[in-house]
Amino acid sequence: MDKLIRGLSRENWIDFALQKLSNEGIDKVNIAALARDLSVTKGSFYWHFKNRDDLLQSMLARWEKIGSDVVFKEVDRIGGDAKRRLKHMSDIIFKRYGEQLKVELALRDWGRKDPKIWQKIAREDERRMDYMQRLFAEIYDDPKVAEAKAWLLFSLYVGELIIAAPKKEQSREDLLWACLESLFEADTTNT
Amino acid sequence: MDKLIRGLSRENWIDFALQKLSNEGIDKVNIAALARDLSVTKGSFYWHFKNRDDLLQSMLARWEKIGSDVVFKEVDRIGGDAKRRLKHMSDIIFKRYGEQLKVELALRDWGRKDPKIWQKIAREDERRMDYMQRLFAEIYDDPKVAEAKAWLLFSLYVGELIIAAPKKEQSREDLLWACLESLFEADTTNT
DNA sequence: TTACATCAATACTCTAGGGTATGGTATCGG
DNA sequence: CCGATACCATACCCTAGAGTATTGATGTAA
Repeated sequence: MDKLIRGLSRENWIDFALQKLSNEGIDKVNIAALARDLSVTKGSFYWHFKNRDDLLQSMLARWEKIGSDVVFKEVDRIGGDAKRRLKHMSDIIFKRYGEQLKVELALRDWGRKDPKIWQKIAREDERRMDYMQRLFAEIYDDPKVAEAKAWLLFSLYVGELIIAAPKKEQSREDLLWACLESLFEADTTNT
Repeated sequence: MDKLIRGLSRENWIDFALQKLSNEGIDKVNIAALARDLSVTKGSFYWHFKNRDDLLQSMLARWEKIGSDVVFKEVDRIGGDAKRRLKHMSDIIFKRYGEQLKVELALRDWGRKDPKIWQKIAREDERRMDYMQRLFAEIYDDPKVAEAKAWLLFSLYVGELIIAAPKKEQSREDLLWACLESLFEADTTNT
């Protein structure tokens, strides 16, 4: 009744492909290379997947399934007030800079050419925005301000990967810290 | 003594390639497609360029040459205090969302696999950061705070392209506005 | 042990796209 | 008018990588 363990499973392929995506980028996620690194041939791949797009879709689905809940759970577990939790969350995000975040970029790059994909990513992003906005709402009464703060924080996460400029006045960690502080020290007025 | 005008020039190719990059993405920047759309054959391309990488390098050089000065000049031309100029700058940046910004992403995607390229982009980003930081320095005495603000603003520009989440509380323009306001209403203390 | 299902190897095809080699034609200085 | 140069067409080659077809081995169920 149990799933067989001999050979590779579809899930094995997806996991490995995601891992490769985060390490070497999307162009290294090709059937031949994956098969070689898994010590099998393409014949195996096409047993488990219809085609390459099938794999990519599955990777996206896996990404959706895992989602950001692990981060949220971890943040909630530690607890504390909103400010503390947001800082803790940022800490988690930036710690895993380079592994998970490359997947994010690749997915978005993919989504930019495919509205269907973009839509799925949007749903996930919305969950993230909701979570952050909810936390900021504990600090700022105006939901519009809370949304703006959440958006800024989200942008900050993204900027780390995109902006190439070196930091001058302070180190990367210090700069992040200063940016975070900057998000907390505004008042609640708007316009 | 003048340059000939018959046929295409190297610059024509670069311009067209950049234009295509912003419209259809990097994978549409291939020799065959470019030649077809320019109503010539690959023979023409390989007259002007050594290879595809030569073209890409030239596009990057062109990007560097044009730089952000046009934006800075325009912002300085309007003038006003730092806050007003930063807002005006943001207005310019977001207005051209979708045309120029796709080039930015493609370049950075390229740079992520090539440190040499990343370095060039970093220099340009540094100029941008300097400009913004200088403006923020007119508002915040602490240079670390000014740097953080500049970084946040830069991230905000980037986030627009990367984040897929739909805006809920307010429209895109309103959200941007709120984010900007949020950057101006903090105090000057840090830590 | 028969029969089916699972997983993978082998050996192909096909296409897109980069790149080369060479020859042709228009234009310009002398 | 004549060579030289600039520009481009034509006709190729080559490789990477997606995809298919067939066969084989091994496990599981009856």
